[in-house]
Amino acid sequence: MYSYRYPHPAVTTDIVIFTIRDGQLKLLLIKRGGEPHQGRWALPGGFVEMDEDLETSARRELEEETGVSGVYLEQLYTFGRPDRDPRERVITVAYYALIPSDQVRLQAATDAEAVGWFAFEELPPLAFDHDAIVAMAHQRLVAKLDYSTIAFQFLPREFTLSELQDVYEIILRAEVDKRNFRKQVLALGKLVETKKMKRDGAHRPARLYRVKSPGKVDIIK
Amino acid sequence: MYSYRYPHPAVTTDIVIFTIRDGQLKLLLIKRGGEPHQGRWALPGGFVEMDEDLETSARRELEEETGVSGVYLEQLYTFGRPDRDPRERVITVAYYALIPSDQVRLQAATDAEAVGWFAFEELPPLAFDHDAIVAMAHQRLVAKLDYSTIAFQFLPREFTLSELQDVYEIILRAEVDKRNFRKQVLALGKLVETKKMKRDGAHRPARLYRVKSPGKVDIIK
DNA sequence: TTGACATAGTGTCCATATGACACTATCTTG
DNA sequence: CAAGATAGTGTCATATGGACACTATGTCAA
Repeated sequence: MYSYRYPHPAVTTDIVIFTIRDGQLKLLLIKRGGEPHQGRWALPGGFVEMDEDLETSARRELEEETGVSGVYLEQLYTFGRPDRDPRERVITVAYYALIPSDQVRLQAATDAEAVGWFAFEELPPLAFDHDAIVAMAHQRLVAKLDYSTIAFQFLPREFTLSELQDVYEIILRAEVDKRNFRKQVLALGKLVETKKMKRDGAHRPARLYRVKSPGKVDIIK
Repeated sequence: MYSYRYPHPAVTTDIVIFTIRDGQLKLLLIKRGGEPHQGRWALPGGFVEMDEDLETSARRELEEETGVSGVYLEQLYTFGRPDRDPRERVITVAYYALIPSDQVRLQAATDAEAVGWFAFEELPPLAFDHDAIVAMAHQRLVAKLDYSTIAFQFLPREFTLSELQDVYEIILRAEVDKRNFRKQVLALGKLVETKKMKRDGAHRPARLYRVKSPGKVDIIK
């Protein structure tokens, strides 16, 4: 038992884990095993341990569910409405993570709970206030596409310009002009040509590019 | 006494309260009465009560220290390094607030602690990790000047374009071209002319403007 | 009264960025 | 070797941003 002179809230981290697969923006959900909201889908997350940093806690949850580490992770917002969890006061520091499409492998689910990727456009009802968290994460993602190089974080080490364009079109839910897109993205000076080509079908192969400083997300414009 | 099966951190809100006075960006600090960091200056803040929302907590602290309410307040970031407070684990949800220059009146200090406005450029050493919080708040403020109408929040209900330009120059620490500035700010369509003029010295009076929807901060561009 | 002073207010031009738009190139497969 | 599929490429018109200097209108003091 841990006792305090004043009441203390519980603090958790929850993570919105995005990836792009099958031409869709997807995010990872976990089916809740216990009450409240038993059987509902929820964001992965858990209690912050007393000796770990908030980001460390988020990365731990991320790795437990997906097995990936070293991916892009950013603090999103802290949600703390007093009634957001019926059991006790729980304040959650929400993060969002972006996983390259080639690293998507689900871990054996932690507590034998169901876990799965859901298309952002077709989410099931979510537990707690997780729909608000997801909405804010998506909004942030859309905004950052415009003024940062965050889109690169969805792609493997080498990728084609068409694949990069797909990332934009999927997240923005809008078509992008191919010529203008290439002009602008190359003008950033953040990409380097490789000598390799990607061939995957009955058509002209595409040149593969690499990010000059992978992992780094720059503010542009 | 309040007891829990697992250890719980304390949760506070801290606020970076900005205003502009005497041609300088200033922020409000409070001299700490007790340990740790006794006698050091710190951001106003305090524990989140169990039945209040995070933003409510921040507004409460804000009002206790300055007497103002209804001003611009935005969640900034949550700081939670395990060692940021030597007493116990304290996670703080930081906010920042902008106070119109004509509403700057200090409240009788809560606990008879010293309280004062400091120029951002000449801050004393701060307690805890408050220097990191202040740095992030300033960074956010500078960024938002560029893509939002946040600057209006520093001004009284009616103001001149020169006063608005001053806000930009002070925060950006850079000169702004008067003609381009007026062209752009009027093109936003967020301001309306009043019929009043401000006269305050031996020179041509300046037209007073009002914000069309005060309180609202729009994303521009 | 008038001239000195201080701040308000105003327009043009050039360079750059943005956005619309259509055809050729290169590969695989039947 | 023709059909099909995706890769790759340039121009022009318009909008935007930034540099730049002078006139307007008030107060106050001589």
